[in-house]
Amino acid sequence: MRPSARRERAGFDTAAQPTDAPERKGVGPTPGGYGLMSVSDASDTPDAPDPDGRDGDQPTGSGLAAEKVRRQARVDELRARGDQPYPYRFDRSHTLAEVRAAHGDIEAGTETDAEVTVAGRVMLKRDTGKLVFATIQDRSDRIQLFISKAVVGDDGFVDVKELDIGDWVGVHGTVMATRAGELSVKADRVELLSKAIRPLPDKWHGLTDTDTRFRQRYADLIVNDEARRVFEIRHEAIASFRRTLHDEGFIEVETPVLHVEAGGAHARPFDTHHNALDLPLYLRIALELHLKRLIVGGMERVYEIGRVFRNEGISTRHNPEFTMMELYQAFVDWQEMMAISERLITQAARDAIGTTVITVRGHEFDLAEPWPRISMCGAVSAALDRTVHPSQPVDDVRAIADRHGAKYEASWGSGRIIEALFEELCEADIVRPTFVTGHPVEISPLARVDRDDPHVTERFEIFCDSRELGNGYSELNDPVEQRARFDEEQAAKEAGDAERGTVDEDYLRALEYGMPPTGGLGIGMDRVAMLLAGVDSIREVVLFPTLRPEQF
RNA sequence: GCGCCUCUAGCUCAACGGUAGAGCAGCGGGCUUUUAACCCGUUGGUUCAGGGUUCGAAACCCUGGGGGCGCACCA
Repeated sequence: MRPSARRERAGFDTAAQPTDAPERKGVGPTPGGYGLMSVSDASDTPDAPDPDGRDGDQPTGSGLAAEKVRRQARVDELRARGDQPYPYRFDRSHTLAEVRAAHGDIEAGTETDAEVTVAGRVMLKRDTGKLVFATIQDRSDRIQLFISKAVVGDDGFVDVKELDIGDWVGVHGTVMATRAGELSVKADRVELLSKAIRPLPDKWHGLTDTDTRFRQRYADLIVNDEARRVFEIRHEAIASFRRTLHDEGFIEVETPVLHVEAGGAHARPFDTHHNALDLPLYLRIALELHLKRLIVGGMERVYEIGRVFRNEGISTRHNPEFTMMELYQAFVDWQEMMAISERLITQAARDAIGTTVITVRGHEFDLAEPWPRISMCGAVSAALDRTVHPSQPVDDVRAIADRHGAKYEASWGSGRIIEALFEELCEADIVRPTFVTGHPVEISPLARVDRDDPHVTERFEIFCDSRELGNGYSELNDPVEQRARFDEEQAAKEAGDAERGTVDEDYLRALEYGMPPTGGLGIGMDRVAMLLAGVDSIREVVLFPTLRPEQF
């Protein structure tokens, strides 16, 4: 299944992009450009008469409004003569990739007896008089239609001429290759499957305006090959995670999105409310605490891939809702969590992009090689050329932070300031996937204390390209110590730190039943997709990123 | 929230402060092997909005809006 998806894509690329125009390479942020959004508000209203009558008042002319009127008139014309411009179904025999796979090697200028029934959207149309070439696109590929007046008949040919770019068509015909060698379907019947009332963006340049691309993702997906490629990679990566976890004996579960306490991470939650219960609720900011309850319940290996919500800033790395994978495994510690992190992401790369060799900021590396491990305190100490450790008095650590431009707040202890120093001094330099280990206890309320150093935890974060990809640790399973950690969180929250946690009594009760030694891991799937697709903005891997609402 | 950049036809982009243009799409015509087909003709604009400077503003200034990037935030 997966390998064939890759081949389809390869076939697609050669068919659709004989040349690689530079404009098409960058799906990434494109400077300049402005979309149709606010320019054409009036005519942009979906269907129906416009409030200000622009659509209806200008049936001649040739703006967007007139174009829609013209195409709608075609719909009416078809209905008037008894044809269905929006038929209910169409049974195809082959996807376009299947046609190419079966017949891609036929010689130029030859025709076959192979009958196929295919369907797709008209992307290009070349009318040479009594012969029309149209390029149609389905999910798998593009292929050329060879439509001769002599074959489809006079009436059928008129309908072909009336086709607009953007229309969906179903085609029956035989497979051939033109004199130029282009694999084609020689149509003997062309059926309209859905009339497009709105014209497609530029057939060559596609859509580049990021605003329009994200708001009208459907249009982006139609015309930008790169957008489709990215979401295929995302899909393959997530599917790969599920396969790996299934093969390793993990059970996929679903836990509540609506939480009474927003725990498991430090982040501001979205507030909501349940009417019947008259209950304030939060959208979850992490999956952690429910999944660990299931470990208490004896499920041993569980994972969830789900949406979490954080009411914080939006950036190239942050979307308010994003997809997290968290897994918990009984009887193992953080070392196994690092090992499975490497396995999951390396396999995802194989499945999604067919290689484990990745280039980030000009550096090429192989995900299959062991990922470097650096301790947080060690990295900061190395950067400063002096030892820094959470056991040091907070005044000393503050002085260091002051000298090196790391910002902190009065309530922070040495551990949290060291983290700020790490972010300030070290984070930007991490290119290849790296385990940053040994986070101070202060910033790790759910992680177990390091067996060799009581000031830090058995915790790691995965960094790559200066972005955090994941986070894992040996899970704290001592209910008494967990309560003490929660108490500290609560105290910090009451002291004014809105992102700190509260005491989750039910979770503590669960721990009191006994949680086995457990390793836990969370990985941001959006960022994995970014890494594998090689894009710089999370909006490129989220189909419908959060934006201010458009004014219609 | 702050700073910088940006917004021109359906799409992609031009226009020293001096008549708002091109390509594509559309429309009319021609063409039975095209490849972003081609050739001839042609329609289409509240230059994001509002204000100001100027004889004259798409351009300069101010305010507002959308978007992008960076910072802050994001353990």
